[in-house]
Amino acid sequence: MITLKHVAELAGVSTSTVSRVVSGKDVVSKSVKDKVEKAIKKTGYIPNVNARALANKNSTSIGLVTPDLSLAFFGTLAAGVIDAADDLGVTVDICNSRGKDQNNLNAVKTLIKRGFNNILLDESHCAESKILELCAEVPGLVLMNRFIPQIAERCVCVDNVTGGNMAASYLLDNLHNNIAFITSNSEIADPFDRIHGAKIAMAKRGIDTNNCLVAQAAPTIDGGKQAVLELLNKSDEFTAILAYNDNMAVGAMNELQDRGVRIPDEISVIGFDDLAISTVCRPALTTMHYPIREMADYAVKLSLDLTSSKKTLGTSHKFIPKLIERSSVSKI
Amino acid sequence: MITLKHVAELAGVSTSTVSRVVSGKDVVSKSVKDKVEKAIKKTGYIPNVNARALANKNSTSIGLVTPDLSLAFFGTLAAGVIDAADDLGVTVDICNSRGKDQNNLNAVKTLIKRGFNNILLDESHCAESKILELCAEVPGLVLMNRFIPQIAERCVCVDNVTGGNMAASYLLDNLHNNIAFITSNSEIADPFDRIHGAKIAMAKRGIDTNNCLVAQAAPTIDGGKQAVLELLNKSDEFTAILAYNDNMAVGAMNELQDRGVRIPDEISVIGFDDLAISTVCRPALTTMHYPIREMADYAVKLSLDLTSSKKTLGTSHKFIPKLIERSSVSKI
DNA sequence: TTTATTTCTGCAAGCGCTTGCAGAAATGAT
DNA sequence: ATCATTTCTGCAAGCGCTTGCAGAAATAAA
Repeated sequence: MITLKHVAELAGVSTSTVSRVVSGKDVVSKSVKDKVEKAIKKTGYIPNVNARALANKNSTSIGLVTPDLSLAFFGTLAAGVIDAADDLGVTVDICNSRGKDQNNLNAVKTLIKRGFNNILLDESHCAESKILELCAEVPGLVLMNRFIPQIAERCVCVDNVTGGNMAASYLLDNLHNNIAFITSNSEIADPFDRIHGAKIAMAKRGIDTNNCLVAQAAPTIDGGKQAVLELLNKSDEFTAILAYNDNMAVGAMNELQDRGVRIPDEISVIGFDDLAISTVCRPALTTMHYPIREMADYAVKLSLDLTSSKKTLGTSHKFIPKLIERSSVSKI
Repeated sequence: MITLKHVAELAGVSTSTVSRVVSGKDVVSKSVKDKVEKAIKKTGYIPNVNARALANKNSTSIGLVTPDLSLAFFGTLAAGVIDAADDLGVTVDICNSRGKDQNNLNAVKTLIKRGFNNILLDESHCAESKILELCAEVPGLVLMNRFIPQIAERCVCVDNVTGGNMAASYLLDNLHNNIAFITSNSEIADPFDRIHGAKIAMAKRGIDTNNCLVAQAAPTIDGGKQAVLELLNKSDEFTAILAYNDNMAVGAMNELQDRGVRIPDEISVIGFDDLAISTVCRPALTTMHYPIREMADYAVKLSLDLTSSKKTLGTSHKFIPKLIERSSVSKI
């Protein structure tokens, strides 16, 4: 293994000088710099990341803590994070919390102890106070897919209210005034925000939003099936379903189709996320595109920015989802 | 940050002693060990990976190099690897090669330079010689989902021939003697092996396998659509399709259904992988379960085993897929 | 009890890189 | 030519952990 020392000897300078040339953090005279660079090229020297991390008291990796990579949503998120990090020459360590609530926080603590300064956390369930604590401890902690006002500039999330609004507006524009909601029973803000946004759109068109049909269930395919059943028991008047996410939407469609309901002729369905599943199901699902890739990219940059001396990323913002028209909503 | 030194002071011993109880590599008297362990617990000490890697000249993480995490197959694989590693107290660094061929190898090289001794590589396209080179260089390199005879004991893969055989046998058992194949156009062994296995089953029952209907395309949903179209152009006699994987199977089913073909009444379809999509599509897909989780688990242990002094994992073997009956094959 | 063994613990150097500090060299001002 | 500045380079300590070596303590043998 070629070290600084080898390069230094070849160039006839001290290791400090070589270090300075390599890191570029300090001024080195042109002539010496040239000598050193020549020696580096000749030896094929590559800095040892571990030694560097040790001396710098920080890691060159960023940590990603996510509930379950085997779910398409998080897999895509992880892929985005890795790619973005890769472009910046940093690697990413991923922790899977296997869905167990407490694990996410534990994973973060472990990363902290391992010297990670940059952590991307996707955690929707735990108390805000816990997250605020972590944020205070880790300057490079970025929260994904959740918004906490006190740390707005460190949250990378989607504008759920606007997303819900856009989805409902699309339904309304296509004359589906009787919208039923299938939503997640997770105790997080997202489902409420989306419905809230939808109701704003409805109210704007003079539709009463006080007696909306709403069914809650797990945010999964099965949950979608259950929820739609609940809906069916309550009423048979709705002509459109606004689902919390693609999985629930597909579950609902499957269940309806199994019962002979034609989609979108009799009932239209709109999802949220735009995962692969939405192109696979029949009819292909019209849904709100969740800009996961862009968000992953931003999150990586944000975290790195937070721990660098010169901040470049300024204002906080929420990402706006985008409507993807496919075939699950009947059009006028 | 809590270091060995803190623990040592609290326990009233030297850092060497603490190091020894932590690593377990040397004998420490019971009484001292207890003291130290108490101190460790009290302080919540966690070894600094960078320092450790530096001193040991190796890393405590294992690296996973995989084509694209946003694909369900690899996401599941990654989740399995992370969980298995987690159980053993090691973390995993993931590199995404974004499908670009050469990237996989580059990712491996980067990991090597960073001092990784344990690398899990999923690379189906590059030349065998390149992989053999890497294997020679990195003792803890394990190859996933690909078999190379010279390094059989370092390959973790599925028995594709048997898998293909089982799938075809199931079709045959249900009186589908006219089987058409939809296969991947990737230049890897898997598609051939699966068809080969299928033909063995057919031959065993006296069916001529020389004029089998085969259509190749990308191993994706779209590829499945294209392939089934090609099949339809060539013949209308087949009553069953054996697809290379679930994605192709679903693509084929969708396309057939769009053309009014009833599945499984008119044509039966069987897939391979058992990804989430196979339960989502309609009819739910009968498929060969790919034991990704078990394989991920084994791969992690194998890699660690390869770099440890005391080998425990002996014989090499291939994992056998398992038939999952759902509703896409009509039964007798 | 003394001596030979065995077992345990601490010392100190080293893994490769970074950086505050201070001395050397170069530049400018007088 | 002399002294004050500024610029550059090297020294050496330190990041946290490991480990060969040797001395101390405990055990066994005589």
